[in-house]
Amino acid sequence: MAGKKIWIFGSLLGILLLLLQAIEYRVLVRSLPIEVFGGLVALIFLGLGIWAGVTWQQRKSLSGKRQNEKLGLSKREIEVLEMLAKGYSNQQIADKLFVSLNTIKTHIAKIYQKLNAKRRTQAIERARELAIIE
Amino acid sequence: MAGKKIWIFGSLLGILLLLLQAIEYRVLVRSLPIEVFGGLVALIFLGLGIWAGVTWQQRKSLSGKRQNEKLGLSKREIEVLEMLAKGYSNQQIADKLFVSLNTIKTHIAKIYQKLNAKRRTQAIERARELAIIE
DNA sequence: AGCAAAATCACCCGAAAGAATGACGAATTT
DNA sequence: AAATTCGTCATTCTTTCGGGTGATTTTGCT
Repeated sequence: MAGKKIWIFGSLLGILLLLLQAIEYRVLVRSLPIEVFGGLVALIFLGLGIWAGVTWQQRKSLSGKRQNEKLGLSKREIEVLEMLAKGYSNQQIADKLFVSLNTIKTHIAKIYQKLNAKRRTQAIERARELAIIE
Repeated sequence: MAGKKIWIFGSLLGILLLLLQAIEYRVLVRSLPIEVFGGLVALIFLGLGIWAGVTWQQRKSLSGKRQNEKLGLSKREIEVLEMLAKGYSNQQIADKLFVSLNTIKTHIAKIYQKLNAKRRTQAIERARELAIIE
């Protein structure tokens, strides 16, 4: 998980250094107007920055999907969790899974413990953050 | 809503032009090493780019918010809806918005009507589908 | 100024959700 | 074989939600 972040920022720094060197080279050779060169560099970094920003945003949701096991959520619990997020009531979930209402309540109670939530909406929110659902 | 986009891109273009001018100025005056200046410009644009990228990504979800009026959700209702999705209880929402619990209940009841939901989790799900939130 | 929509609050009541336990059999792991 | 995890179900009690209704005050628009 953390390795990727390091990799990305490492590449960024590397590219930056390379470009700095190129700038130096540019100064030595002097065949393009410096304004044009500066503008190009600026545009390149603008694009690079946009790419980095987009990537970083998307990374948010992808990271953490493997932590399901660490949180200790069982398959059944995740199943219930998903139905929770779909807006089903406890009774509806119980009916769809062919178990009793009390069983669903127990599952949900455990989900709350593991997700550290007090309400179903909070559990859904946490599960989303952790990319367990959606 | 649309005004913001224009504003943002306008500022971006303005800053870009300013920096290009600064580069030109830099060439005329020459008191800093050009590599340092280039690096600074690169960093500024990198940051700018990241910011733009992040903003743009977030803008994705904001689009489609114009259908709110069609559903007839008021600003306040959307506000409450968002806090609902964050997992807050009615009482917590009331406290954060400095209004009474009953007021929040009324808002939520209207949200249910408009979103055609029977539970808060269902309202959240619907709102997500309609891209009203998130 | 005047109307319509939005925002505010209240009260009642029933339904749903949640907390806290305990229990038990099946499957897995140690 | 013993321990652990998972899935199942129950009971009791408390809290939160949600429906229904009505009312007052802001606010926005014409």
